[in-house]
Amino acid sequence: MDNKENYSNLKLENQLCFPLYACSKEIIRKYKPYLDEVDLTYTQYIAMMVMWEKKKVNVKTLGESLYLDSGTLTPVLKKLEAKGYISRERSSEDERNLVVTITEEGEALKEKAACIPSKMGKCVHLTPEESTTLYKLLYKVISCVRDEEE
Amino acid sequence: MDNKENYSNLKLENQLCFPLYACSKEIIRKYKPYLDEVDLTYTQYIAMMVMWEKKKVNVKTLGESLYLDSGTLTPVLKKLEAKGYISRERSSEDERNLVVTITEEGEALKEKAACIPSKMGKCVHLTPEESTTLYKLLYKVISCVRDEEE
DNA sequence: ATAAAATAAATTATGCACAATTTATTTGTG
DNA sequence: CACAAATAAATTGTGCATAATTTATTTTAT
Repeated sequence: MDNKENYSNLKLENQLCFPLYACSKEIIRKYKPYLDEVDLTYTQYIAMMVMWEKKKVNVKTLGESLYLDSGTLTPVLKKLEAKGYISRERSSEDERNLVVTITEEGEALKEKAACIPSKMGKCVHLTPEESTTLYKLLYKVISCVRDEEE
Repeated sequence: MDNKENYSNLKLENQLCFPLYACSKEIIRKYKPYLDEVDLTYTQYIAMMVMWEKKKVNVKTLGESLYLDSGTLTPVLKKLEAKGYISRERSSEDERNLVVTITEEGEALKEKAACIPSKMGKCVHLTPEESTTLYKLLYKVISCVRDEEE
């Protein structure tokens, strides 16, 4: 019954990749109204999350935290700089490194953004156990996919 | 200890959105070499999955299946048409609808793509139970996020 | 000491993704 | 019937995301 002519493994509904892709997009779309209030895109928001935590970080480290390369980060960081939330300057010890530092305005934005996670949490009706399970499975998949690289 | 000055809910590691976003991207990146072999991008691939199943579908229905709008689909479908895998023509009953139909070449591509899901499955080391759990949780989140719209 | 290799960002080119607008067609109501 | 409202794609503009290349700097191995 599950013969070669069936191709059931090529059906969208039998994929894990598709709900991952769709879920990620829908969640980000759900964030949009809240992020609009603080004038950030989703990518700018997760970059600011790292800045709120680390205060000062170079582009390479930031990219490793966010799984993004300089091709994506350079324009994002230039926009955050233009908005006054970060400063960008080359490291004096190693001129290859660009050091990103949070500004006072960037720190102030944190207070405006603090309500966003709980607002989003109310949209996603998972029990704490389900959230934990999902979280762990996602990181398991991420580590599977990345570990095989090296 | 979990006071307002802590802001732990704004840490990247405490978000569900971030592993969703990262996992989706990493999985799609992992698909790339396999999709390169059949000369499809990820978006073209999931569009073809619907075509392999439905044979004939209009853009609106395709968009509802993939959670994508015509702004994304129009250029993707034009590329698939240029590659000879689908044809695009207005419906004679209702000229507003554009009907997408799979071609013989599109059907033939299915055989070349049939090996991709199992190759990807070998990259992601989840047990069948874990896969099922992840699948259900993802669709639960998707339905949560979408249900509140209407 | 110096040339080659390695490293870090930036740049370039391609392809989505999405919101907002436009165009074309159809439907519903007075 | 006529015209406003609704519907479906296409178009336009902005912002990632990634691969490949380039530029600048530092390190390593002669």
